[in-house]
Amino acid sequence: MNDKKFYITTPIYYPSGKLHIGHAYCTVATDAMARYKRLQGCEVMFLTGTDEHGQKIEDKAKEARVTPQQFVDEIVSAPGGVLDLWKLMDISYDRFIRTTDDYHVQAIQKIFRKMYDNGDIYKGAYKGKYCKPCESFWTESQLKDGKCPDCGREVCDAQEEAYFFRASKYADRIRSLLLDTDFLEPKSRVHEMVNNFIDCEGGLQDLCVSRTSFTWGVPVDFDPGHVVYVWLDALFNYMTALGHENDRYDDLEKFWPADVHFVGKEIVRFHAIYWPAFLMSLDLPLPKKVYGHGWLMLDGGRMAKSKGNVVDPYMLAERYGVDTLRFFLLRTFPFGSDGNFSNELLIQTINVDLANDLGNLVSRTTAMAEKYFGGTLPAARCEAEADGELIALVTGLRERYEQQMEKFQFQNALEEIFKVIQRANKYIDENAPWVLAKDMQANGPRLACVLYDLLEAVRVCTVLLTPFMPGSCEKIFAQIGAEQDARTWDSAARWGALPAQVSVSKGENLFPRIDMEKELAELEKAVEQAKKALLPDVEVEPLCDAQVDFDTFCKSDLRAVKVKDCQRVKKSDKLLRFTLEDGTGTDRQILSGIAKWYEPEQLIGKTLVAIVNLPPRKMMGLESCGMLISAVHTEKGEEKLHLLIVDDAIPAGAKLC
RNA sequence: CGCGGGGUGGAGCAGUCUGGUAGCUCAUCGGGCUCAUAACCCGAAGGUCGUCGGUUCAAAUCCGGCCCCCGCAACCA
Repeated sequence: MNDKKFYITTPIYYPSGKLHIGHAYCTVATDAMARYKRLQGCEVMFLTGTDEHGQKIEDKAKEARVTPQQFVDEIVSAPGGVLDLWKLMDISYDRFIRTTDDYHVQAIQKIFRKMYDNGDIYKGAYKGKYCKPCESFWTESQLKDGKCPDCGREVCDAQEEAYFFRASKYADRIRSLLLDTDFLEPKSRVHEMVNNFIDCEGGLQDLCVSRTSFTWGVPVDFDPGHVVYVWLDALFNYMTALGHENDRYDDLEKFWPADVHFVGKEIVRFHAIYWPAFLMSLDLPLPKKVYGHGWLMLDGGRMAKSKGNVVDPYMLAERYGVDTLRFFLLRTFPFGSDGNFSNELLIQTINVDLANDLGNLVSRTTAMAEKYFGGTLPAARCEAEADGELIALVTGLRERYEQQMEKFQFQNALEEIFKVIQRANKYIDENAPWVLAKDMQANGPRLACVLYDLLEAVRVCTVLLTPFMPGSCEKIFAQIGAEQDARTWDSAARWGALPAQVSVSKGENLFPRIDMEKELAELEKAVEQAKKALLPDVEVEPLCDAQVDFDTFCKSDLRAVKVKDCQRVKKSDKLLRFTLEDGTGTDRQILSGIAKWYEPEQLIGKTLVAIVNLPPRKMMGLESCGMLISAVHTEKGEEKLHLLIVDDAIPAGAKLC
């Protein structure tokens, strides 16, 4: 019925750390759109991926003592990584691009060279404020009190050789693209772009498109030492993933130009100004639309790792179900503007829309069909005039929904569906099936009609909900006896797609209600745990500034000791009592507060290190003569301890110096 | 005067482009129902739409001043 093509993309995310709910939001929206288009019969290409180059990744990798490639591989492919998250969230992408993929890297080199050859990329000097210790360039406006914002030290004027893209050449065409077409939406973003970057003082500036300060990027093949600026590298993913300047894929003809790029508002600038400019430079067709969606805010402010307030989509999806989370994100927030995320809102949406309205409607309808007709409706039905209102509302739903979906107004599209669901719940009250059921002889056909109408209403709503909640809709279809032909886009505008003698089965509770108070408390706990997971892996006490003179140090008599016996101290959960051989021939007793980390048995026979000339001290009524030496550190905020266990070849009493 | 977004019943939002009875969800109160996931249905209370002024027969909506909140601010993904 529809042989149209539809190409939609998410941004490629920057894997410098775990993805948060904001990334999931954008990806779920894109997925819903892709599924919607497939439902309509379009041939869809849905692309997502990761943007893996750049200084930040290089730094992070260094910090983690791995190569940049290992670092991004871990974040992308490891359990709980990007691929895993999209799998969990039921994201139906057709292709996943990583900017470190060979074909992409080579394509970028070709693209860079072409732009250099046609004169749009030229060599110049990048001037800025340079902080020597940090080895970083800053702009005037980034400085804090005229000093380096990172370390607070003095900066100096400096310049380095760099390649620039002649963005200025395209300023007029871009302005017209933004102001005179609906290339960029929502419209509110247009003025921001034009005023800030094109009609600002000095006009649209040329963009520096290479770096020499780090190496983790696509090398400029004709000028060693330079790597391609990440945005030039990243933006072209939308085309290289289709086979532009490479042989890996061959769908460029078919799918380019893209129908829409969904992007967060923070990167609208790159997509609405530089991306079309790059394409103009190469005389390539522009994407049809860039849509800048809003952010999910937390407590009225932006989510940020530095604020420690990022919300973990993995945790939420596992806790509440993937479809529930997907639904919540698109139902609650207008796609074009910012929204305030809160756990309370999440639970409320689940309870009201999914449990009370939709879940309960399916539940009561199927329950009655089973109760009154044993699960299969009779063909004989008696319609009533009053049914017309419900039927009209249902059959007109697809069009109202489509209007909103075409504008990416997911919130409104879902609103339309839920108006119908609420009307269906009301329809039950109006017709009181339980009253009809009291005289099946007289009212059987009428009752059958009421239930059939309800099933039809549910069916149409479910078809249109499929892009949002694929898994749950599958289950609803099964419960209401909808076969394939009753699940199509076509059938969503047609009344009566269910067979006359439809069989239903009341199944599991699709969307259980959540106890708000209890849940909020538990969530808080879970968030605490998640915060803990963000704590540094390993922490050690800072080195001691105060010096100790040699003579004082030498007074500490450290000796190798052998464990003859080791037992728990009764009534103490911390202490272990050691009987040690220290070379004197007399047993030495030391008490040590390490029961949390060691079982006594496992230590017997080991060779340890102890300081033996500490004054004896009583603990729990037992005398301790010395102290065993351990190494301590914290992991994820948790204290860890390791006894210094040394080579058994060392005899008892050997002095450490 | 850097740029942009926002300020609407207790909470969260829609409506503003294309002036004309202020709408939705939740919470509150009252009622109905018992098929259903203590869910569903009906009704009520609650807003001078940030503020001051202007245009108009008529302003949440158009124009101007002011106050408050948030985001962005060019080589940072």
